[in-house]
Amino acid sequence: MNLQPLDLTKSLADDLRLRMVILLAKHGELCVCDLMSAVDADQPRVSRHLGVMKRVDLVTARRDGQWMHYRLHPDLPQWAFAVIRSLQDAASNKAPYTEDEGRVRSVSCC
Amino acid sequence: MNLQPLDLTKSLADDLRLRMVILLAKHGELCVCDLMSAVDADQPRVSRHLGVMKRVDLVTARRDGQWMHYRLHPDLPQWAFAVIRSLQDAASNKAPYTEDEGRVRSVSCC
DNA sequence: TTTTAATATGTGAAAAAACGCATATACTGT
DNA sequence: ACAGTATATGCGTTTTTTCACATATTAAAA
Repeated sequence: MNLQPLDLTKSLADDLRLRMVILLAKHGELCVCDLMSAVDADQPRVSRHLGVMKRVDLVTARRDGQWMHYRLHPDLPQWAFAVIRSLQDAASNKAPYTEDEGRVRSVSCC
Repeated sequence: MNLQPLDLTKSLADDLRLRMVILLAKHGELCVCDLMSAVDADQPRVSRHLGVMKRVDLVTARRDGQWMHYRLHPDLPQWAFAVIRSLQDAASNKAPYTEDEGRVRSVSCC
């Protein structure tokens, strides 16, 4: 695990990625199709952004048949978890994060 | 104060800005020339990045004669302070943050 | 083995961000 | 008023990031 502070801030500096990270922080593990419907974005866009976060070890992927399940990397340093938790707090009562929340579990695809 | 989560993450997603925020978090208030020498960047570059952070109310500026003193906005929401504190933790033993620290107070210009 | 579903990636275009340099502005001291 | 210092900004260029679309990959199912 070699996530640098700037790797984390850059990963979180995109609307879609920030929203997905907040969803992953809350739900633990989600597949690409869950994320697609939650953030209302097409599949290549979601995969691409997940790839960005995977490359810096912010998230990990687990294959389950034809589905890929993503979660925050379990070995993230404390400070990284702390950053994410604080952002999660901030998002708890704000758009578009609450809207994402409403869409995520209701339409679980797998 | 209307700083959104994405405003903060975007502000922190640049090497120079992240380093300056960490310096401001530690030192409370610094003038442009202090920051210039600490991060070893020319004046227009430093001013420009400070301007980016000022526009989203991440920092405030106070004029003191010909000098401008910047600090983190005192009315930042709790979660924003928490994010910054966590990044400060992460930076405490890493390059280039420790190097910045070594250059900041030793060459105070005002 | 062909088809279908889920996900990843190559590629060129578009958009956004950062840069470098010159110049403007604001203040101080003479 | 003038010169000097600190800081901000206009502007064209370069770099970085994101996007859209097509296609590749991988696994399940028929």
